[in-house]
Formats: sequence, structure tokens, C-alpha cells
Amino acid sequence: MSAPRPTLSADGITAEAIALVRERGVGELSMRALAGRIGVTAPALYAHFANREALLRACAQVGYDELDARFRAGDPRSPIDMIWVSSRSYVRFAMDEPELFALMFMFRPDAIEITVDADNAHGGASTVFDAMLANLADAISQGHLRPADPLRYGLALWAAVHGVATVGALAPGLDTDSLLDDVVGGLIEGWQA
Amino acid sequence: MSAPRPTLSADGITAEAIALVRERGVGELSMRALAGRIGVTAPALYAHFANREALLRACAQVGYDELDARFRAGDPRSPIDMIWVSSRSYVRFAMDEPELFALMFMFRPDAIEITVDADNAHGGASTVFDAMLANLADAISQGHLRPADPLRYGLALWAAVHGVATVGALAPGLDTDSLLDDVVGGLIEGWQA
DNA sequence: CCCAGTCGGTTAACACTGTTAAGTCGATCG
DNA sequence: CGATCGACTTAACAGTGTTAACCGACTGGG
Repeated sequence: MSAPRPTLSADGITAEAIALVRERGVGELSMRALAGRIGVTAPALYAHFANREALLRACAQVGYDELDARFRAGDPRSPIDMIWVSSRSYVRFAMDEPELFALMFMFRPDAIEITVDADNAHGGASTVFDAMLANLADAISQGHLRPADPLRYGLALWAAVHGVATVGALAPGLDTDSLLDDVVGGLIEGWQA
Repeated sequence: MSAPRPTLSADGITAEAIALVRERGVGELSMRALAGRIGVTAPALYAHFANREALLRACAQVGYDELDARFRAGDPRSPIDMIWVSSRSYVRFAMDEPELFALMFMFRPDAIEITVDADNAHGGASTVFDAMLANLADAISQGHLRPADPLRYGLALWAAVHGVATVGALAPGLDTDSLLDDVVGGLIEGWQA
């Protein structure tokens, strides 16, 4: 049986931190509040994380993983369908977890550096973005999209979808579903022409 | 001649705050640092602003005005051209003033509420967004764009362009000009089809 | 001319924040 | 049993936003 003392672990801290972020927002996450919630004092956290930023980055990483899992959950039936499925997953995640989503992009995240590195054909670990690029290449080769650099399509699509997610998180009450339809539908039709 | 004492004014404080935000970022703007820069002590600021957030909101408002001025600076030659000019102004502003741009969207800004209110045909003060809506209506009536609700075009365009601006600010070294070309070009072509 | 009031700023203080150094308590191992 | 070591605590420092109390100069009225 587990000891009454919580026996801290980095993952446990991160999980509790994310719960706190979900409830009260990232601005309300203080080391003392988080420690108190776990049942420990603040300096104990520094045995597992160098500082608050490192802790928040770990939370962001959990967010990336969650987003990645959502991407893999959908089963697209065609390259064009994958664009739709991925875009909806992205925006839905931002709406479901607005605080976590904001946290994921408050420090220049590594995910974006990977994206930019793709510009240099760096070819790092297989990210969701890489899968999307391959998918776009398929869509081009199958004649669904006008021939062009898949990376350009991918960046443009990501930026536009990220914009919908950001705007949706900023303006509650906005119909993000139809907004996303307009944006992604417009882009796909424009690239088909 | 001006007195050696700076004779604080709300506008003067805001201007100095923006300068500080530009140089060191919004996270580094503390009331004491700002007051010291002006040559005064921190509590003096509270005679002009209720709290730090009110001060930051005033700075954001200056950002909105600056963005608005940039919009008015361009002289579009056609409705489609106006879409291009406005989009480029928006992204260029975000790249020129990344810290101020981030500040403008860190509290749910009034500008966005206006935008959403437009959904209810509230018809408030003439904002840039209203001008863009009228422009889109023109583009539709002149046959440049497929007939649809100008508000849907406007929201979709804004979200996509905002995404380019956000991604551009997040990932330095990204070619935002060509990215914007791909996004806006794709949307316009898709909406023309 | 002097005195009251007011306005713009100061000093001091409170409750918080992230973070570090030192101490303490319990388990574990020789 | 005694030493070591690890995990945690307490105490403290510097810095934050913010408020209350004070202070000094400038202004209008008697």
C-alpha cells in the first residue's frame, strides 16, 4: 500500500500541475499552491524540476502528447479527409483544453523548431507534422491537390488552423466548427483549382 | 519650459510602458521598473491606472490604434487588393512589434468582442473589421468572390491571417511573406472558384 | 498675508511570488 | 549500533502588485 507521504515523482507533479492549470489557468499556478495541493512544501518540487519554467515545459510536453494521441485516434479515408480530420482534432483540442493549449505555445516550443527545421530537410523524429507532409505529398501525387511543395501546403494549413484555434480560444461563443469549415474548405478548394 | 518633475500623465505612462515592453517584453514590465524609468515611485502610477492589468490594456489599445493606422496607410486599388494589403499590414505589424502584438491578445481584448458582436449585427463604432466586411461585400457584388455571407469570409480571413501572424511571431526565421501568400492566395482562389 | 485645502507624490508595509541554503528526520546499509 | 544518504522541511532573500498613511508644495479665500 502506498505511504501516507505522497512520494513525489516528476510525472505526478506534472499531472497535478496540469490539473491546476486546467482549473485555474497557468497564471494561477504557483509553486507553493501546487506543492500545497500535492501535500508538500514548495522547495520539494525543485528536486524534480530546475525551476517553474521547466515544470511548465513538462506540462506542455504532456499537451503535445495528448494532441498527438488525438491525431492518431481519427481514421482518415483519403488524403483530403486526413486534412479535415487533423484540422478538426487540432481545433477541438484547443477548445477542450484552452489553458493547456495556451501553455503549449507560451514559450517558443520545440515542436515549432522541429517544424522550421523541416525547412532544412532535417528530418527529425516522426512528428504529426511529418505525417501531414507525407499525406499532402500523397494528395498531390493522386491529383487531389495542385502540384507544389508539400511543406508549403503544410505550413500554410497549420498556420491557418492554428489561427482558428487561437481565435476560438480567445472569443468564446464563436462557432469554430463552421469557421474551420470556411478556412480549410477555402484552402483546399483554392489548392485544387 | 517643462518642470524637472515629470508631471505624470496616463498617456505618458502608457508610452513609457510600451517602450519597456518593446525592449524587454511584457513579462519584464513591473510597476517599480516602469516607475523608476519614468523617475517616480511605483504607487504614483496607481493614481492613473487601477492596476497593472488596466495599464497593460491601455498599452494594448495603443497597439490597436497603431494597427488601425497601418491599415489606413495602404491604398488598395480593388477589393481583392484590399484583402492583400490588409493581410500584409496585419502580419507585418506582428513581426515588427511582436511583444506588443502578444500583449494585444493576452487578455480577451475588446476588439474581439466587437468582432463577435458583429455576429449579432450590433454595428458598433467603425472598426477596421467593419471596413473589411464592407470590402468583402463589394468583392462579392462585383463578382470577384462567390456569393456568401461577408461575415463568414471576414472571420475566416482574419483567423487565417492571425494564425500566420502568431506562427510567424513564434517561429523566427520563418518566411512569413510567402507563408501569407500561400494562405491568403489559397483562400481567395478557393472563394473565387 | 496667512491659513485651509487639495493634489501629486513619497515612505512603509502587507501578502504574495520564485528560489536557495541549511537543517532535520527516517530509512538503509556496513 | 553507527554512519550515510535521500527526501523533505524550515528559514530566508529578493522581488512582485497593491494599499494606507504621510508630506510638501501650490492654490484660492478671508
